[in-house]
Amino acid sequence: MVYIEEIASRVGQEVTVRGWIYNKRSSGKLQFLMVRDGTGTLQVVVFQKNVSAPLFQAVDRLTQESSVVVTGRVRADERAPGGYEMDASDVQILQVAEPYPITPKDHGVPFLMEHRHLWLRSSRQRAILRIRHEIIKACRDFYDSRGFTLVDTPIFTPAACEGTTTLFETRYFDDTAYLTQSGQLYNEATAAAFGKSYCFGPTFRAEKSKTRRHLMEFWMVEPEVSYAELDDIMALAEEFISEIVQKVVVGRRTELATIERDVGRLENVRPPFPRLSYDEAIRLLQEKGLPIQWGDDFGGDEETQLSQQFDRPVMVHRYPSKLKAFYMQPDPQRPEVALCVDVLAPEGYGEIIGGGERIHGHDLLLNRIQEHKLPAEAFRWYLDLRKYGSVPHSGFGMGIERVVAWICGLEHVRETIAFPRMLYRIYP
RNA sequence: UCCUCAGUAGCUCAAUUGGCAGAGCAUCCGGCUGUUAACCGGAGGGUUGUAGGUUCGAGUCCUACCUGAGGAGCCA
Repeated sequence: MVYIEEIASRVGQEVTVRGWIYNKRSSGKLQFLMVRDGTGTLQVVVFQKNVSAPLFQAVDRLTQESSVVVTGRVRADERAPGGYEMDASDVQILQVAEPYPITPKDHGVPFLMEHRHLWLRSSRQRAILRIRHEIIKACRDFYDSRGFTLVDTPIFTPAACEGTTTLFETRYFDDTAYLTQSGQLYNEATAAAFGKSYCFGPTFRAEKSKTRRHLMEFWMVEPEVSYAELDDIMALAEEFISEIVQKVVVGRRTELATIERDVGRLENVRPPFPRLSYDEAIRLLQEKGLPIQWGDDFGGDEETQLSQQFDRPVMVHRYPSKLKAFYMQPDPQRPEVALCVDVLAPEGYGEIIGGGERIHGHDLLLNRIQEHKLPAEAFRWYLDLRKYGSVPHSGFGMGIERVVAWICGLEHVRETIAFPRMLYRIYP
């Protein structure tokens, strides 16, 4: 029993491969089965003279995605896709598949999304999800090797973390609970316990956003570092993104080739990243002729314009406080701006990281909670963190799906996760 | 919530000025001893998203609704 990925080392041997029929071609007394097993694709040649007549008939009736166990001798052959093929001596048929909806021809997005559970079998979707896996592994390795402790935060939460955003509401026995939109507040508690911590899990936003960058359920990795200030966290973000990209470029070259990603553009992604203050960004956009004023937030056009000025991610820091969450530390030099940073991915992929320094003074934080009309009782524990050995601390969150979309060069984040939850689509 | 666009065979799409509902792929049957999204011949497959309206006649024009896609706002 072997996997197709190791077939090159089995030339001359008789082996058995288990998989599914990806495609089939025949020429009279000769049939070519393209067998896929998840690790690769292998051309299996069935000669009429090498198998029994009933078996040859049965093989002739195999449909796309039928499950088979094939046994035969492995041979190198230039005519075979991939350079190797198997001369079948036996084909065991587990199931003849019903007519498969996804044919080797073109399909539209709505149809493919309706069959997402089957679409995952295509080589393109498998390549993307393998890259996603590599990215997630790189995130874990990055923090694990730097002394961070993974401390996951709850999915059921008692109240809004940031008030402004729409939350998914759910019953929690006799109470109301909300699905988390960020682990950050809890991370601040764990960072005070561990010094450096991170969480990695799903987050939920009930916003009626219907664009190529939005999912209702997405995964976020969020590091939090005690005693870190804005510059520290910007350096961390820069190193973090660079390492992820380089690990994919080195470790997933085959998959990047499958999806025809321009790897050259990824190889540029190394420190230092350009740093731009919000003030400088506004000036740059105004020079480009965009009608934006100091105090406005960036929309899609602005983010695209900014990111297209650079060949690597750009870090925009010190936004006006009123554009940012209540917990952002004001800049002591200019209290109207916050010590925060957004990282915009190149090629128009938009914001992939948002973060900054958190307010560590108790009274200022209490004022902000009141100004934002947040339920103070729900934040009692959060204020406690400012009573018992409060220190400056910073962190950020990175949206995995947007990073996957950027690294893979995809049109839409829906292909970056196996089963995307989108506005008006929760099937399959 | 708002704006734009699109719904015709299982899928991808045609159908001229409003005048017979079509093709390729998939499926089924037949042919081919090296196929490369194989090819060749044949067959089955339709409430043209739904409901109204205009007209001698509507896939085509009008109205409403449904579904989907792209975008805005908001966000990672």
